Amino acid sequence: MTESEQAPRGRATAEMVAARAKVSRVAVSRAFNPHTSLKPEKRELILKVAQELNYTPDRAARALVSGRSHLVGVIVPDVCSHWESQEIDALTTALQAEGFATLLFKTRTDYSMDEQLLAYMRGFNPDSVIAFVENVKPHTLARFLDRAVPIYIHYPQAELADDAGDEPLHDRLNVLQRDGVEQAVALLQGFGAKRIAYLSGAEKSRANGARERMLRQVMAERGLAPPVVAGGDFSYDAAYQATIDLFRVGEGADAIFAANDVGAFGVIDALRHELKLRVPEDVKVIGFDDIAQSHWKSYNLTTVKFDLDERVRALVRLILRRLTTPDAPGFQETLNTRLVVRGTVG
Amino acid sequence: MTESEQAPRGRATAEMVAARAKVSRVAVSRAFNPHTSLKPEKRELILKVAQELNYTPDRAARALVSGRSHLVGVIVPDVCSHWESQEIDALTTALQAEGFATLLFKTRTDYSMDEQLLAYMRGFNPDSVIAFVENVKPHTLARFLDRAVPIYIHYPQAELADDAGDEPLHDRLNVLQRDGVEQAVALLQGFGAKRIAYLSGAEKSRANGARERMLRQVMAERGLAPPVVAGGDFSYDAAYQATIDLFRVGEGADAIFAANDVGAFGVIDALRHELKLRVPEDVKVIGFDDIAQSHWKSYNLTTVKFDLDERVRALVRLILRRLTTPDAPGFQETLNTRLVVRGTVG
DNA sequence: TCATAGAATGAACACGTTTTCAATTCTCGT
DNA sequence: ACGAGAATTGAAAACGTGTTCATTCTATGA
Repeated sequence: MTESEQAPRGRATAEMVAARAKVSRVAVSRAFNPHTSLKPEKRELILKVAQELNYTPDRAARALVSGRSHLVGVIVPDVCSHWESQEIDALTTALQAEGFATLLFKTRTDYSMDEQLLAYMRGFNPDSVIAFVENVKPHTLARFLDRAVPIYIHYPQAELADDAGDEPLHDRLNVLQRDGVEQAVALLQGFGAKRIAYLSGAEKSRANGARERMLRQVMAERGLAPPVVAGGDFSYDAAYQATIDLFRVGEGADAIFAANDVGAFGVIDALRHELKLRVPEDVKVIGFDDIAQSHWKSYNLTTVKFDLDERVRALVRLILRRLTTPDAPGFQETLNTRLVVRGTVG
Repeated sequence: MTESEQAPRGRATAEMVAARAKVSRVAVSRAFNPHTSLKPEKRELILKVAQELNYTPDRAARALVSGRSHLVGVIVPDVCSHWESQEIDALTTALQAEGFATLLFKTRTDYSMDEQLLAYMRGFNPDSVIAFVENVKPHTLARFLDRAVPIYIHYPQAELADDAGDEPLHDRLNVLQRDGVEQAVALLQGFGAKRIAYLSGAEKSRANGARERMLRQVMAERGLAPPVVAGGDFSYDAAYQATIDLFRVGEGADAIFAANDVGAFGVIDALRHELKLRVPEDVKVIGFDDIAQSHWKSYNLTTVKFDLDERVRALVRLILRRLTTPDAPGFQETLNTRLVVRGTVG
């Protein structure tokens, strides 16, 4: 009966394609799923008809029965923060290539836990969740997201070469910061820096905590006095003000290690434009991330680099492996850092 | 039978909540939908039990029957481009408050049409689509997205005060650039600029075309010679190189109007660090967007501003109105621009 | 007390797909 | 030509929800 009323309104459905191609509705479903048995010429015909009718399987219906939404939730406190936006960009590209889509959610900028958001997000049924919400224990996340598998971004305390933390309970990405920080401190020490300050990121961020901890450790090993800490929150403006305070109220420094590149930009601008100090002659500056802006001539920042592509590839690997083998024990990937030398130390 | 096997694995379902609260499954559905008739104390009980079981209605199932996915597709060529990332950030926040989620897709950076992506996106059933893909006619978009309603970002040719383009066929956001450009050219002219160059954005971008067109028009009206055009693509690096070419190969300029702020940063850095020219003394620079970075001290850019919050509010209004009244004729919102004066003209 | 309207309730259906399972057809070696 | 195993096929069940509709309950007024 639906033969004549060739509905031009609304989506085409598998039933319509089946009717037009004179096959069963099930055959249409199979045509769109590889690894199912269907005579090749039949599949070809169906796909042709589908294209004519502008048909694509409805992912909501598909998700309902298969339990796979092909959505990956990404929680970010601040999309326009440079590192985050670059990671979202690369991640979206990679996920798209694998047939997934990025579902974006914003949480509080202070990096605190946001239960309400997790419950909200759960309703959308993501297959996996990458939590930039940093101070959340993975099992808390798992409790809130029952079906979706969270990926935990882990900063090992002791960064031994083979620090697997053996048998992690959850999938995680280990970020090792020692190499980059060691190279950075060595460079500063080589240029005679004595009083090194740390310009922190958001207090509750685990990344920030790990960076400060590693800096202290490396400086102690090299016989340097502990760093003075100036309180930032990963933003340009906070870094700008904190730097001014460090020199006007505090005792200053001859080198500043910032928790992220954007913060380093604030430090540099405060030094040059407000305090009339020269970078790197009077004060040396090192950042963290190596975002795209760091090579811009006005900053030309020496910084500790994550390889973004490598990081994204690792995340995608974790997601795919978990979906392929849902009951496997925790997977983990490890990411290293290294120093990129530019013009703010010298 | 499912009473005893209190499945701790997988999502809680409405059936489980109903069983535990000794009510029917329909009552659970009603408890989560306002405007349905249900005894208050019963609703309260159900919501309490639901919270205990960590239950949220499955949006895939809900979408299947109601035809509303509560997903808004956003197509971007480049997430980490500053303007885009700030818009995505604000939009996600606003949509989240209205019960929607942002579905992110990346397309080609040259702003060309991407049919494959549209078909891919359609599978996810977005309720609405905001197309940053700029050279796509709205009816083409509509054909590919049957159910989702696209929002067209429109740059009216003649920017009369009431240029509604009366009765648009599709929902659209009109962006008026005349006011900002007029103020910018007036400022440049006031400082005696004679040879104004335009550093373009991506060739296929409609925003870029509209900006160049408006600049030509305003300059002609004020008796200025047409601008020299330097070819960029909205990126820092392209702007940097194009500026060098403009002075080394071409005839230079005493003022440069960039198609976007990031491009203006490239212009400024090329002028200062490569060409050893002073900004604003030797060459004046104006940008477009007023992104957060524009007030950073190293650039301190004079620029034509969109009000981002206003823009996002307008977009959300368009989305909500269309979903409330699906068969209404095309809605439209209008957005104006104005100049923000900082330190790169003077 | 009774009639009546309105609120509250639950059974059944619908949404568009994948998956299961049994039935049918095909392929190939003897 | 025949049988066995593999490939192909379609009917029916399932996924978790919102909606319709007929029924039951409650409160109000005469």
